[in-house]
Amino acid sequence: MATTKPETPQARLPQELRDSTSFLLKRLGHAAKERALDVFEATGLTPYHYAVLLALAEDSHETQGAIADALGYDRGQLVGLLDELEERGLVERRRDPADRRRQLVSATSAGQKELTRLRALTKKLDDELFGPLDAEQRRQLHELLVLLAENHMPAFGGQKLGSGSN
Amino acid sequence: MATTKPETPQARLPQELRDSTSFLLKRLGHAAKERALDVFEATGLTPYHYAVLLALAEDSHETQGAIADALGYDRGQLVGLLDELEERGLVERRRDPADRRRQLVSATSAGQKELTRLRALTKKLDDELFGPLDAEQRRQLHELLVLLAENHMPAFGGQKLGSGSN
DNA sequence: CCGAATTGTTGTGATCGCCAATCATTAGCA
DNA sequence: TGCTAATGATTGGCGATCACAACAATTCGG
Repeated sequence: MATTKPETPQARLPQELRDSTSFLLKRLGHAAKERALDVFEATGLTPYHYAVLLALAEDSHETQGAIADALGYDRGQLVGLLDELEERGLVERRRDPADRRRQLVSATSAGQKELTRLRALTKKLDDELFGPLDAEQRRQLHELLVLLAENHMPAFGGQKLGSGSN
Repeated sequence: MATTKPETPQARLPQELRDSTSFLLKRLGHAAKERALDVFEATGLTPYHYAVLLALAEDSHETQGAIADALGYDRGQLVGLLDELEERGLVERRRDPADRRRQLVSATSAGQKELTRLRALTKKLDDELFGPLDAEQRRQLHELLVLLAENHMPAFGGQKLGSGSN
């Protein structure tokens, strides 16, 4: 039929890019992040708040510095996050009596309740994201990413690397 | 001097986060992107320029809209990228005589030469990033990411999902 | 021939991460 | 005890990134 179809061929990604694993990793990571931000928006929180609540759930009464280091956040950035969480009554800050420079942060019961809600939300997001994969494939992917994380993510488990931003 | 810190043992990522595949995907994607930007900096270009040159290498004389759609870039964003590429003599823009609204973009010979340099750079980056994986694992990872891309990246597989923008 | 749609361009605003400066507090040391 | 340095939290600003809206030029349809 159409001997000439000059337009709207496809908007197809260059083959070399779809053959690039790193490109896919970057794009998919970004897409996942965007999607998460989108979905979290309805809660008035962000995945960053979620991570903070998670950190507190596992190791309560952490100092802000410890939380920031554990999550790889900037300390200044964390202040704002905690402000917002505190405003909503999800966390509490109180001065460490032993060292009054420090603030001991802990999740309130409301914060723990909120955390379970965010967990459910995250689970839905994951199911959507990894829907195309079966259980075995998901396990494989996780395993592979862990290998990369151990070598490239300072805060993960293994040693570090050239670190990052000078 | 330093009496050493009895603490700071951790700064350890919450277990729940390291168990989260989506978290790893997001973090690693971001790290890869940052690293790529860092390394590309020495060339005066960015991975975005690289992608544009790649698109031109596979399908020359594309219109700006076609390039933007193929790469998933904003058209306004592409204008700046092409300006910079043109300044360096790596691409050329000329009006389509058949439709003078359009600009036909093509890579110059200098652009093609630069592209081979950027390819080598990218290869080094990939080797660094995926160094922890053997060939079989890399293949696996790529395969899994392709599955995800087909379902979540509009410009990838072709099937599914409206492009979104008009 | 006039209005709608398309193409490229420009400008703006929101967001994010990073880094420096500041303040309160503690620790080190003579 | 006092003085100085280091640490933790907080604030603010800077720069990069990116999406979106407004705009001009051109083409297309009736």
